[in-house]
Amino acid sequence: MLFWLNLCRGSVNEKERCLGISLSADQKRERFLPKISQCFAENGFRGTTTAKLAQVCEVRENVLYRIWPSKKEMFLDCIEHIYELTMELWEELPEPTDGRTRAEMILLYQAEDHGLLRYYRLVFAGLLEDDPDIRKALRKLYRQFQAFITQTTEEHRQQKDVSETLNSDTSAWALMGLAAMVDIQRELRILTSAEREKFMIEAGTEILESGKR
Amino acid sequence: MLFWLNLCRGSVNEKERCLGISLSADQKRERFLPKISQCFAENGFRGTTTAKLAQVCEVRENVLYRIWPSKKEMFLDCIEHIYELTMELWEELPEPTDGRTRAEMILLYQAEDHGLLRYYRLVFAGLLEDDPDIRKALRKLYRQFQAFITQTTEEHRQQKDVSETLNSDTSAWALMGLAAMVDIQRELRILTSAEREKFMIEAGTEILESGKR
DNA sequence: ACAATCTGTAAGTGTATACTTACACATCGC
DNA sequence: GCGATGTGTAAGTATACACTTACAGATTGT
Repeated sequence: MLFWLNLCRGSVNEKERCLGISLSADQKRERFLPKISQCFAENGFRGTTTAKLAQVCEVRENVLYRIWPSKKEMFLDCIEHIYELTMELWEELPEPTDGRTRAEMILLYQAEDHGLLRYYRLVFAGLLEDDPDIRKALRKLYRQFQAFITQTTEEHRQQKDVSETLNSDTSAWALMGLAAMVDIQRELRILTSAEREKFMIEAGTEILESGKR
Repeated sequence: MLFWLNLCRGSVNEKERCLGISLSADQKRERFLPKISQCFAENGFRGTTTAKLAQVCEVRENVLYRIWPSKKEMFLDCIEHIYELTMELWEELPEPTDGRTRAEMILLYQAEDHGLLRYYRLVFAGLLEDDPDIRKALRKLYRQFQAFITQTTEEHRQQKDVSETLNSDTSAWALMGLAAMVDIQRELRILTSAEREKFMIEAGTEILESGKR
């Protein structure tokens, strides 16, 4: 690895170049993906231009095209990325206290306002593209989330000793529906943050503990 | 009103023209809106081209532009249109039988597969456009639906004599969340039609009758 | 040493598309 | 009758954008 001098004509990557750091394709992918995901989430699929993507990644477009063959492939990778990111964040949530369960912590977290949330837009954008590959990726995403939430629901019920009327599978889908509704409410600024949180915890608890009668 | 002869060079509107029928702007609006709404629902906002819209309306693009100043205005009108259409259809549902309530009829209807359903895509498409006018129209749409469902829920509860833990306002939002989830499931073909129906009726009943303990 | 390769910049290209203009003919008000 | 208006067709225009190509300098393997 050598240091070298070049003109560094205002290149945003000059630091890297001048330090002689050269990243592998995989490393770049990993570095670009969060930025690209964010961009897709902000602007949707069609609304995101490759020029914009290059800009947020601080490279030229063709650099991105050396990593992914098309904008669609970038998008597909982003769908996987938000799954991993979401799971990481859910796992990093503080340990449940006050007799709360993990399921309740997640519910509350999803009702809050934080940066992760606009990622739902990526999903909606994907739904609007009638593309089989995108469909497939989204199907996988939903199935994964649903499986995780089903499990979390079961844990909640064991912990709270709830006799169920809705099986946890059905409940998981219902909870995901609530989450989607909260996303829409937040996006449209229909309810206040506090109202959304109240909605989520009330309706969510009802679903989680359905059958506790 | 006269009959006249012209070349009628393959014009799709020749019938009308040759019959001397000339529609007012409002009449055309009314006639075009369902077709335009359908088109937006199929292809999203960005995915719908004005050329395509003109084609499904069987006119040229500039005819549409004489009615609406822009594609966005067409879209805004479509949002209102789907509200009216949905309400009409809900009102036309058969009278509830077997001790069923109107609320349950609507729930079941929403879980089925019918032409109206892809209209949810119009909403998702709107959410992805960061446009204040579109936001406003969607906010109004959701508020109207929510008000109607709140009322229907109250009727259900009176009829069934349910003591509530979730107030009907909260329940209405939750039910809309379920409906959104069913739309996504249908779109991604995650569950079968029967499974979706089962989900909707089970989770929906749980919400409707929350508190019946 | 040097050909092949990699990484970056810069400048395209071809196409799609929202919206416009030109124009021919029919109708309407007077 | 005739100018103003309305309704249709057809052919633009200007722009945005996904993706490509050209090329310069550095690195690498042998």
